[in-house]
Amino acid sequence: MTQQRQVILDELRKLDSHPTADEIYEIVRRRIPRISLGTVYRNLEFLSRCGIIRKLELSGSQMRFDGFIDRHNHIRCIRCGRVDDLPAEQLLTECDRDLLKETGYKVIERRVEFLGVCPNCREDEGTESAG
Amino acid sequence: MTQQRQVILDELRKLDSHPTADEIYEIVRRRIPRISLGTVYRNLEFLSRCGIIRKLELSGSQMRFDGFIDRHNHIRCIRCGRVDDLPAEQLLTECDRDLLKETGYKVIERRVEFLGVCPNCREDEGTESAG
DNA sequence: TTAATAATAGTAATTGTTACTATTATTAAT
DNA sequence: ATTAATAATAGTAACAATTACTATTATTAA
Repeated sequence: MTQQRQVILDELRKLDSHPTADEIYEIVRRRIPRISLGTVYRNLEFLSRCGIIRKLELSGSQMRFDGFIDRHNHIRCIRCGRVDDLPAEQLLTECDRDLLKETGYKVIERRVEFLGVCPNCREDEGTESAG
Repeated sequence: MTQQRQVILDELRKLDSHPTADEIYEIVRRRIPRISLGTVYRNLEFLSRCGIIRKLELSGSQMRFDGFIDRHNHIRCIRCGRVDDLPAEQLLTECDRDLLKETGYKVIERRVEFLGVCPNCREDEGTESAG
């Protein structure tokens, strides 16, 4: 745990927003002015690989990071791009009006993406090794 | 409808995959060798704004395009990045085994993102105009 | 057929991210 | 403390996907 890594983690954990790498960079720079953007990226990657933070690979062109690793869903503003938390149990069955009351968000769309291993790749896995 | 636009649409509709812009570019180039990548991007944007095709802004660094605009969900292979369709009704309540049977995909994760307008932006909307 | 408009090809610029490299910090053994 | 080995850093350059720019070409309307 270098000073840089610790400060990045500290600052991320202070936020309940879900900052992008450059937002974290700007915040951390107030404490470590000479830190480089590459260091921020490298440590965010490192911390998320360790399971200490979460990397949010949602839609949108930028990655976002979450200091809290408990499982919950997210809601993104289609105007400003801001991402907020939803309680974990807030799923597709809840109606928009409830969400509006609880989060202040007017829900426009719900996006679901499943991730898995496709038939081809599963075959490859079988061939290569027991991986 | 220019020739370029028509060919892009034709080729996209031939596919049940969800190609990226550069994949479409490579395919269309076989029919219009001098087409430029910018034209492909511009027309994909145009066609999706018209509601003729769908732009899939899922996770991952590249946009993908879908020639079929009926609402359905998608499943992405975490190894090769390929994106396939899921029947519209294939939702979070279905169990992994069913999905495996129907799609051949081994499901690893389900990602849900809500999109909406955040409280701040809703205030702004009120102030600006009736937009 | 000529002017006005729109779309194109090709290139350059932008943006988010990753890779590279010389330097600096950290650690472990003496 | 001193040294050698390792790891992380700052700063810069490279990269990839996308968008913007511009001169040229196609299309349309009169």
